[in-house]
Amino acid sequence: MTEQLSTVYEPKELETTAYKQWLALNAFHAEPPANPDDKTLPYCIMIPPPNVTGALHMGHALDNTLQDILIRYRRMQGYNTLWMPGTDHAGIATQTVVEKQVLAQDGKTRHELGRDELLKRIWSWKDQYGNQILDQLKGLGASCDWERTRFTLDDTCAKAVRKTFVKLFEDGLIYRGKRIVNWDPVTQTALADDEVEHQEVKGHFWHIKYPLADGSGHVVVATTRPETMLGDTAVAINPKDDRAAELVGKTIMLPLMNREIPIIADDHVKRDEGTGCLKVTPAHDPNDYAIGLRHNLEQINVMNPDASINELGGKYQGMDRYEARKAVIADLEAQGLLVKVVDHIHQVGHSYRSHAVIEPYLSDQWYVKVGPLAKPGIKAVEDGKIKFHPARYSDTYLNWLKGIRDWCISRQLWWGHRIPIWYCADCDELTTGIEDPTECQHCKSKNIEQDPDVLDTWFSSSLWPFSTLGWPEETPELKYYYPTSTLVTGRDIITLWVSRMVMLGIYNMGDVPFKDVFIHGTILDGKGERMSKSKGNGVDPLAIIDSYGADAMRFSLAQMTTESQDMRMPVTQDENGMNKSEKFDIGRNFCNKLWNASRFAMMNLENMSEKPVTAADLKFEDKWILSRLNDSIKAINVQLDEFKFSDPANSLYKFFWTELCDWYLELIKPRMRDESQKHVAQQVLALVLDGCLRLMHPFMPFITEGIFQSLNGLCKNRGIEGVMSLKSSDNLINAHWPELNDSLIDCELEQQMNQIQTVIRLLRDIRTRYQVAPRDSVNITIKAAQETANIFESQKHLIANLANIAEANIGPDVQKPANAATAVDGEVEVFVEGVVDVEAERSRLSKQLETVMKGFNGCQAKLNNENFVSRAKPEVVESEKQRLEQLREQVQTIQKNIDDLG
RNA sequence: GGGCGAUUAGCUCAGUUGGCUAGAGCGCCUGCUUUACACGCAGGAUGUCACAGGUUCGAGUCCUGUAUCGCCCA
Repeated sequence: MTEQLSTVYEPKELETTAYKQWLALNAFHAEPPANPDDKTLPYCIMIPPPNVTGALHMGHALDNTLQDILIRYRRMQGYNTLWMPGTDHAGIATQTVVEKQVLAQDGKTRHELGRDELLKRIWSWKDQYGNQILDQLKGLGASCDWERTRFTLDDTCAKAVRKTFVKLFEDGLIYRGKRIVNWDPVTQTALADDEVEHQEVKGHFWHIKYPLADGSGHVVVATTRPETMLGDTAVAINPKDDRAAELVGKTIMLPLMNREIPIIADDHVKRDEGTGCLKVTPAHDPNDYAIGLRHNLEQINVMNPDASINELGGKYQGMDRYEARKAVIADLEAQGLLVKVVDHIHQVGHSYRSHAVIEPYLSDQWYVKVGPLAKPGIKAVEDGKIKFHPARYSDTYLNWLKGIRDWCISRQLWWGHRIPIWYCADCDELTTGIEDPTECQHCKSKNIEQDPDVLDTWFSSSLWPFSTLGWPEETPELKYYYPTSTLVTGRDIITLWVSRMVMLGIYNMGDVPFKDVFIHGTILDGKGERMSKSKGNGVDPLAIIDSYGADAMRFSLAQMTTESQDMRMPVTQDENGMNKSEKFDIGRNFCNKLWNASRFAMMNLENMSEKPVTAADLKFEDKWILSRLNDSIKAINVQLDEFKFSDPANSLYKFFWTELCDWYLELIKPRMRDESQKHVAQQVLALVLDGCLRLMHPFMPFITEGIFQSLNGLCKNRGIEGVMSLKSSDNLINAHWPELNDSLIDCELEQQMNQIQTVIRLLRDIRTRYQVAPRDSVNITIKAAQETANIFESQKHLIANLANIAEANIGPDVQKPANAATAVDGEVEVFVEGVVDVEAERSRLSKQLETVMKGFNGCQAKLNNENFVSRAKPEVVESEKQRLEQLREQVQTIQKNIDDLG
């Protein structure tokens, strides 16, 4: 069967087969233990639900790859492992894209289409993209418990939303208020503070004369939004301003509107900023709103929800805000009231979904009083009940929660959880409840109507860690899996989402929603810019999977995930115009290496006997590779437990490629050709390959599963009696994680192997330099201290094999043969007979001598420095002394060899 | 304005608590159809660790400042 395997790894078929098998096994499904005595520990991750606005991009591929790595690792370790999948309805974003689509296809606005019809359209959008997203996740190998897939608008989640709203309302933590909100005039809804993105915009400061009503003069105000003057109801000045005594109490005749407004004194006005006089528009600016409250000013809202001027804006009614701005300026100028225009760069809020300029706007909205919820949320992180990785992100979280303001939760949208508040037309009271009411709770009137608005998407997302488990029902799942274990997400939603899950988790469940939060970097393009659909610099994970394979993509992503860095992914286009990135070469090459090394292994394992092997049978190189395997297991366990991804990926890469393939496989080739020696090498090879497959599986689940099953077909049980064994399993996904055997780690033996490798490299170097053909063997002499010489002597066959040596003369007192090329490493001298170019040798050895002398001189200078000897740690001084002696010896050896050249 | 991060080989990045001659992958140079792999093998070259000070016996690593870039918050 092994002959049929292609020499190049082709992922497609294998991926499809493996995923089908896992589904058939129900391997992703988790249930709480049926038996109460079952003490198996849970490990649970809630997927950050991708929003159904569109397909997934590389950022999601990264996020979910990392989650799957953790999940598969814990599953193999024997945890009862649940990865809960699902999607988010993303109110504004999704409604906006569907509205755009409706307008383009039908030429209708949402109001023309109607609420029910629009919702129908959004649901069908959701079905399409929701499914596409789930398929993408499956494509990258996600081992989610699909049976439990949730959607933030489904019935289970809706119950949690309703229960939470009613509970907060009854606890007095939800209220309705008329406030200045962040208004998005395009989607025509309020936004929360953290849904507003500030961008630098080139604007102007318009300086405008405001005449005093008594005709005694004027003041000058400056504004970046002149159209808001239509709603001015005062001019404010700092009470300490020299002009205050004279001006306060007088009135202004507001230009264009001919409205008499007072001049007031307020500390908020900064004396040295602008003109020192502030026009006050309580209905269109948050600061002015506060001033208005302090001075009982009238709030005149001059705008419609689409940011056009309304009937209170006089003759400007009907104009868009920017049209009105132009008209206002033109009229002021005509009246000689425009003093000057100054260029001004300032930060302007934009909607994070529609990107429209936010208008501070006075309206009735629902709020959550966040203070009482934030306090325990802060404590949970300060006390270490929740840990951020890397730790610095707890600052982001804490800064946000410590400065938090009340959360506006109502959205003037149709796509979302409708606010469960009914207004009574007869008594004006409010009714809420778990069930939809049919009458007013207060006056029993049937004349009630539900609030037309919906809740902020993040309201339902904040319940995700427990709504998905069936809360408010006390389900077995909820009891067993909550609090969940780990949250994996990007730093952009620490405030929007993470903080709110913590607050609502503690509020509803009395406990934190997760213990560890791993924050990964952002994927950027080659120029360091964030990938986005509008820029066209995005890389589609499916395109990557298509050309590299899912395992290659996953390994590459994990390998890029270091603690501090965002990930640059230079993008190139292939012949079909598809975005690609050479970043994934490393994963593809590694998969190919794994594939071919496994082919080699399996060719050599055919018809092998199951006769047990024991410790006494093991050769030097067998012990070495088992030692290195256990080094790797040790390192990878620690690294994964600490949420490191790049480190274990590199550990695997290094062990598999540069140790197993480059050395061990080459070392055992002669044994594999010898029937009498074959058996032990086969057993060790099968064991080590199996160990690798298990360790690699979380990173590269498909290819490892495929190879594992083929390996099962050749030898059912892998292990060395009394040394190391791996529990058999039909499928890798359910196989046991390799158990560390510390006693197999042998530092001394690894050191000996290092010396052998060094000698082989020196020999190969000489062969290359003198262009000795690979098939031509050479005679060599190795001069080394007795102890080292003994090692070389006992493992002579390994050196002979890998450097193609005929005769080797080894010892502490051996003589350099005539016409021999020389290489020196430490105290070891290697001579290759019959190939020498005296001048080349001299020049090379001199160069080496120079380098070594540099080290020697540096080392000597250090030791001659009294301060170093007296102040550095004794062990550092000691090792430096040893090093000096080694360098001295090496200098002498090289010098001697140069002298020998004559 | 406040906070965080980055700056190391041609490119993309590692570099734990300060301590041997600063590493990896890709790329580059030389050789190789060596019976697993050319998505490969063997060998090789490549650094003013952004800049300027400071602490220290010793700084890529710690401190201060400067420059450039990025992100978050107001």
